[in-house]
Amino acid sequence: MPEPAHVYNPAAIEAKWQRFWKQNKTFKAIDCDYTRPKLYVLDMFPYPSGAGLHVGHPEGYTASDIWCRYKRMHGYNVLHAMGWDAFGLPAEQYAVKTGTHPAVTTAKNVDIFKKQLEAFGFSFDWDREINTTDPKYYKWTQWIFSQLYKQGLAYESYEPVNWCPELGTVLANEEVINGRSEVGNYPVVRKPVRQWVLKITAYAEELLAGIDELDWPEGTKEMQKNWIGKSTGAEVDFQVQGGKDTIRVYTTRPDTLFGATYMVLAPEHPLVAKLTTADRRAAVQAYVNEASSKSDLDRTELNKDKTGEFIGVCAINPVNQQPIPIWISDYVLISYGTGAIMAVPAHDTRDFEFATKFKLPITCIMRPDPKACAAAGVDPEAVIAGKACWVEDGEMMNSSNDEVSLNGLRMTEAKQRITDWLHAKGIGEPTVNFKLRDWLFSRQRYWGEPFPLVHMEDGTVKLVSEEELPVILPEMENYKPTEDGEPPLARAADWLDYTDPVTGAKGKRETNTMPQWAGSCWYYLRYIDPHNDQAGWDREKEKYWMPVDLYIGGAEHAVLHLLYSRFWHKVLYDLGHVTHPEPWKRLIHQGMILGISYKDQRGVLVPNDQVVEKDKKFFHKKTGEELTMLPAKMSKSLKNVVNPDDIIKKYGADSFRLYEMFMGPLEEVKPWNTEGVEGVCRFLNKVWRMIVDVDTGTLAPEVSDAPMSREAERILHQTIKKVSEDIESLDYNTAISQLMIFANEFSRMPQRNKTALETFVLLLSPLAPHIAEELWQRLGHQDTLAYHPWPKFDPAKLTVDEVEILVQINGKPRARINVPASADADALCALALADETVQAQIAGKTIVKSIGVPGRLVNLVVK
RNA sequence: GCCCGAGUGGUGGAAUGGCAGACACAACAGACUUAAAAUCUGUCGGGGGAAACCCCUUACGGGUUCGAAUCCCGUCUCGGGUACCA
Repeated sequence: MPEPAHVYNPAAIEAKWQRFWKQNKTFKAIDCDYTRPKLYVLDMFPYPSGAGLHVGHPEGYTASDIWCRYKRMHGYNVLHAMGWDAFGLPAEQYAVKTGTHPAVTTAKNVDIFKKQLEAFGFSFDWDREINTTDPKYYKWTQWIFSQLYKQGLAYESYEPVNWCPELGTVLANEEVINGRSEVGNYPVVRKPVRQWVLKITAYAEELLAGIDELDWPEGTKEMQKNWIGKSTGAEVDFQVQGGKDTIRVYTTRPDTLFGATYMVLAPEHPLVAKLTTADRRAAVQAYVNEASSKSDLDRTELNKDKTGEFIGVCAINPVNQQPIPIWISDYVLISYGTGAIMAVPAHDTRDFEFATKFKLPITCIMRPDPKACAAAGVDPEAVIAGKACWVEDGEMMNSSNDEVSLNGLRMTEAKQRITDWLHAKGIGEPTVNFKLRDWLFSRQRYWGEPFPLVHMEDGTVKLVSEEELPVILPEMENYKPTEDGEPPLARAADWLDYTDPVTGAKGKRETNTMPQWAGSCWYYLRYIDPHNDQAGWDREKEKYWMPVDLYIGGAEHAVLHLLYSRFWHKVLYDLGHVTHPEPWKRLIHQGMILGISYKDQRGVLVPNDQVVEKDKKFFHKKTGEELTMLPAKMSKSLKNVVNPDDIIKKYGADSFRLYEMFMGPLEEVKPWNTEGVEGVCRFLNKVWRMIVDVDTGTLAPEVSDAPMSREAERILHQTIKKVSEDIESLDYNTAISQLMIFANEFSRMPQRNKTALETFVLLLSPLAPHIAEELWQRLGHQDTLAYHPWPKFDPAKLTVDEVEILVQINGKPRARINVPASADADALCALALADETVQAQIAGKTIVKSIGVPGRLVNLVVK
């Protein structure tokens, strides 16, 4: 028998409705429409890589799309757009290898990405599409840089980079493995290079203060706070013994000054070379050299085992005139504080480890609180004897000189008193410090925004005028750095030469380019007014649309992108270019989608094309070893990347969307399982057959105008309630479960109320929009349902007369009884006690306590 | 190392202080079919019992509570970030 003519056919209806939405500009966002509330929903825009879209991209985009469609049905004017974060390393590396201009590669990839995204039926306003590599876009990236520059927030500095002499290029941290290049395994050195740096630290206080206002995941807020890392403490000067030099240290614990028994400098500290004695020079120099080849991360990673060298001289502890040895060690970073610390091993874990290893003296100056000590499992006597470390509060001891005594004080008062004393003596100051470092904003690469800067012949740096923007990236044939390590743009002979249009003064253009962060720092402002060539954005439109109401993107951006962008926004706010101090009100992270992978007994991951299946077990194709399945990050090398095109082709975009949302909570990491797509596809088929007669294509004969049973009404209203609440809180997985329950129930009914089915279609529409539009039309409606009012439930239809509740005895389930739904706690207990099973259970025992929870349970505590 | 997050059936998950396993996937059995696919119906955490039913079970170890997957403390494992991947 041939298949019926009118079965669910996603390919046909998805193409039909995508065409309809496009032709009718259904999702056009109207600027400054004050008749409707606005809603700005933002996705993190993708880097259009050559590999095309993977299944991770559509997850966040589907989530935001559902939210947009749902809110349109509530009367919102929604701004939802897409664009391309298209500067970046891969296109440049490809250019170096093949000579293909990155712009060509990028255009091709954008094309592929756009076609792929369109197949999902996302309700983007495609008229607002943007591309960070478009000179019409990066003109304004350069313009924003100019504003920062004019504020004195950009400066030149020599900063260390990963320089690979063999490859003649600067490498990203991830391209360096154990001090060697990932490609070719050549040695990599840390070499200072002239860079542009943005003074994000000037905004540290504001960036920190703003976090509290945000409706963001708490963990992300926490990470940003820790990244900014504000601490209060003091800077203290130590004299070098027998010399004129002073070493300034930063400490958060000035109260422990009397316990400082040695001092540590970062290996890069400027005084190291000067102070080191002749007999220690060789060892110290070797240590400095070794440290210089490691990144900060490498250093701290190896920090379990502390290393260091004594430089041969001592400093004088200013509170007690004790000489204390000066060491250098990796665990002190030059980039934080003053690059030097006083070490108090009795009250700092790192110092304690170091002192123990190198047998340095440990002096306890604080008696721990016995209670806190016991809770932490630390022996107070061991702390006092210098055999254990105590970092919490306590009572100061051994801390006095002729002028000041901290003995008997608590940490807070002790900090205050010693800081006052240091200040009075002129050897210390209360200091606020931030972990946050200024932002290294230049790259020695071709494929990025050129800086609007010129190095003039007289040695000054000139910011090119606004009229001269954009500074266009020149065409080139060679994308490699020059032989002497200059950025690729140093090869752009004609482009380099600059003549001031007014004065005729000559200079050379800046050859560094901006990092990829630049374009993504402000793209949400460009969607507001993407075609404006007079300004980055129109003031009134900005005022109308901003701030972004909901921003969805990966947790991997929790600190860097989200912090850099907030920084730019705050500068723009201070200059009056934007009207809100924060760009994004609410933020949600979608969890990563993992692929299926396999590992052997040693735990080594095996590429999927090396795996064969036999009777639900997996074996290595070559060795025959049995493998275990596990979820792992999708990657080309593991051959476990799932291509969305294949899934859409087989099941349709609605099934794809539904599956990704049904997998689990939006924010969780979830493994992809293609079999799961079949489940939701089956559900959509069932929905189709519930409404459409697959032989004729008209409505199914069961669809009727007859009134619903009370039970059918209850299911309908429960579904409206659950789906509305769950979409509102972005719990899409449970909203879908409820829709499945509705379809299971209604499909079984010989009479299916048409109004109930229409309501169901509306509820389904944000999640699976194509099939919903099609069914809506077949149910007799002319227009799109995209702006149809969202259904409301009637609480009266949800009630039941009787509920079954649990009776527990001493917390164990013992009986189930039916009670009126309205019964209160006392009535419940009375009903429970009247039950035969319960009476048998409590016979001969005394009721100590009875707890009744209406609609839930009764718990009887008996003896 | 440091910061952040997560651990529940064979699998994805539900339940965020009140009957653990909703809704699905996979598996098994049955109906329909010449047969298969599709569809429909049923079973489906582990152990014990003929059965009524009982015991155990939310990574591990403690604690708070009448009651804990849920709250607190500790441990382990996995994932994200760590400033030039984006």
